[in-house]
Amino acid sequence: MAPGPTIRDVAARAGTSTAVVSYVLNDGPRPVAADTRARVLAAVDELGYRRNSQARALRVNRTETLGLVVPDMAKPFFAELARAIEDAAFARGYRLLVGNAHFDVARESDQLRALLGARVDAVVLVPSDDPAAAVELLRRNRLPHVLVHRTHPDAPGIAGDDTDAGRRAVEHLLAHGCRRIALLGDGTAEADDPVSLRVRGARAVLAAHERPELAVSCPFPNLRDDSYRATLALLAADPQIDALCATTDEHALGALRAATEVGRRVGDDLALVSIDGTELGAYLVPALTTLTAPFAALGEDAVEVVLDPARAPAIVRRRPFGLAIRRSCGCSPDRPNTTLKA
Amino acid sequence: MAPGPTIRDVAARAGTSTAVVSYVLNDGPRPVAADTRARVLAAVDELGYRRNSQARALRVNRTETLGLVVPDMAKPFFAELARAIEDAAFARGYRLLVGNAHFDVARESDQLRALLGARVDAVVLVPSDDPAAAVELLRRNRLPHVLVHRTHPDAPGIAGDDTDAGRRAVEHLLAHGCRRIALLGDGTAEADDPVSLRVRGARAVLAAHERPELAVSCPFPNLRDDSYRATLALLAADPQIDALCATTDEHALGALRAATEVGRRVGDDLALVSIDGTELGAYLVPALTTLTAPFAALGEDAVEVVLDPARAPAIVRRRPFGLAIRRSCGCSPDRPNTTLKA
DNA sequence: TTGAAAGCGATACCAA
DNA sequence: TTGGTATCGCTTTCAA
Repeated sequence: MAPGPTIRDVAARAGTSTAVVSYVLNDGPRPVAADTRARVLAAVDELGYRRNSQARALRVNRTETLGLVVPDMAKPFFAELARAIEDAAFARGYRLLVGNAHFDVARESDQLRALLGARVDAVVLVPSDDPAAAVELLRRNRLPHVLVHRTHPDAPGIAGDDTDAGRRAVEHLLAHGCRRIALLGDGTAEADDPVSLRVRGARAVLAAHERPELAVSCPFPNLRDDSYRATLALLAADPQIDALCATTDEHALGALRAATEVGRRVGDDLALVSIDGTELGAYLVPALTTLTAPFAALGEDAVEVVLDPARAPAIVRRRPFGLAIRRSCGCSPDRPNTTLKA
Repeated sequence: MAPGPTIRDVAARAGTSTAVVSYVLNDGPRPVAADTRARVLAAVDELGYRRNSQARALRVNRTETLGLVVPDMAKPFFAELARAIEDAAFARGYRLLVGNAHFDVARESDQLRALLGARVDAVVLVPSDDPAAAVELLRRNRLPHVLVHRTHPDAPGIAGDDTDAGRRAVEHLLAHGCRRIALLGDGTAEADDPVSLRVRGARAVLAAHERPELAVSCPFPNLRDDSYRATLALLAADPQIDALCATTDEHALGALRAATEVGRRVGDDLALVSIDGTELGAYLVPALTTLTAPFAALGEDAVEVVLDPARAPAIVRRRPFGLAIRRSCGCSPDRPNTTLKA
């Protein structure tokens, strides 16, 4: 790093003091005469001055930097979420320090400690698993934070309305006239992770319609493989199944592959609806009908909440999902939302 | 942010001076007696002291932070590259400030300026387009940097051996006995962007074998859509085509969709080989045969080079791609690498 | 082996 | 409206 000009150099060149330069640079806290301000600005320009953010951070005790920890930024869902968060942070002039937890809570804590060391102003955490330890760490260190996607009762959280998404996924399948719907996802009755919520929503609708349900367990993190194998087994055991509800796009990927391999034509003699809404879905064959997470809104909410701890007592917003109707459910341009072929 | 204990508090508690505490914390530059060191460490522990990295950065003029700018961190290829870079940075104790350029060079410059303001120690740039302006900006500001994936003569660069990848993709197709191979990708003869290099490699092999080639232009950034439409047109215009060489996995996605829609069975009566090697490929139907970029090595090289500007005069390493043989090329467990059905 | 103190660059109080 | 200066927390020189 070149040393670069300092505020003193600017002051000297503008024939004034560092205090005044600071006033100009920060629009306060004292007023500055128009011509003085002009000279300062000119000096800044001529010198190519850029203020030292470390020095400023030391002084004002704010870094204008946010930390983000995600389970795996290479997985489409988290990648799209991370992009939305970066967009929101950038729009507000904040920088983003990103760390990968590799779906490992120990690594997640390491990343949080690194952020603590970096003295970020706040942390956006997309938990890899149970966030209890992470929340405890953040609270103990009084570091403002918000959880995204997977939440926790002791921390402000932002998430999509997963239960509703699960509900709507099954409803869409029922509207197609599907009679035997298998659920792909590992949900427990008490847990409040996104997949469990989606499973609960889906089950509620199935129960209300007195439809048989075949829930299949697909534990993280090898979703695609697990879902692939589970679907294979499922279809072999019960040929009557005419619809699949995947609780994530990753599950859908595995299901699509399995179904195709055993000769089922997805979107034709087997309906598939997924939840997540990653960009990917639009380009699969057949294109995935999926409940789309409100990525942009989640990113904006997360950044907004975390930057204003005052208004983040324990909010958990539940933004609604969108619905991208494509081919995998049996809908088609000419035959929208009708019963599948037998 | 809680103010937290400072080095003075630690010194006071350990009954010594801040200088000694610093010596202990940094293992130097002066030696410290064993018992003094123990007292300091104990104090650090009891107080839960964490050093202020801004103050340190101000003093030593290093932030232990790297900047990373990518075209779009939600696109699988860049997401996997970013993950590899984060892994490498984390392993060396560096933090990573990540910025998205949205495939826009103006935004890319904004991001670089933000990193300049953050006074990162160095920048890893995955250029969105021609990196000339970015390189100029980085050089002018004397900020150590390395370009990844897409390189530039005036800057150190790290990339996979794209030309070789293009070559091998076509060679694999030829080994399958394919006779009419269409190339999906927008390459110009002079450009040195990855896609152009891949196209050149592919063309060289085709030329050497005196095979007709049908190169198709698919400009960024709507690769999937462009590739989809191009493939549709291509297949309609020339039914003889028995193989597709996609220059990126994104191109492959569009091609797969188009081919399937017009009734071609990829991996069966139409071979497809791609280049990139994103995780995605393994889960498509059929699974994608693809030249795999050496993500981990690229990430490590990039971080290594950028942290040691001394040994980065103008290196452009060209790491070899791997080859993931799956189904889309016509290979199969029982029928590896044989001629496709007619 | 230890410690007093200078200083990194910016902010903002207090006095002018 | 302006400017001198103490201060943020840490590193490191210099003297002891």
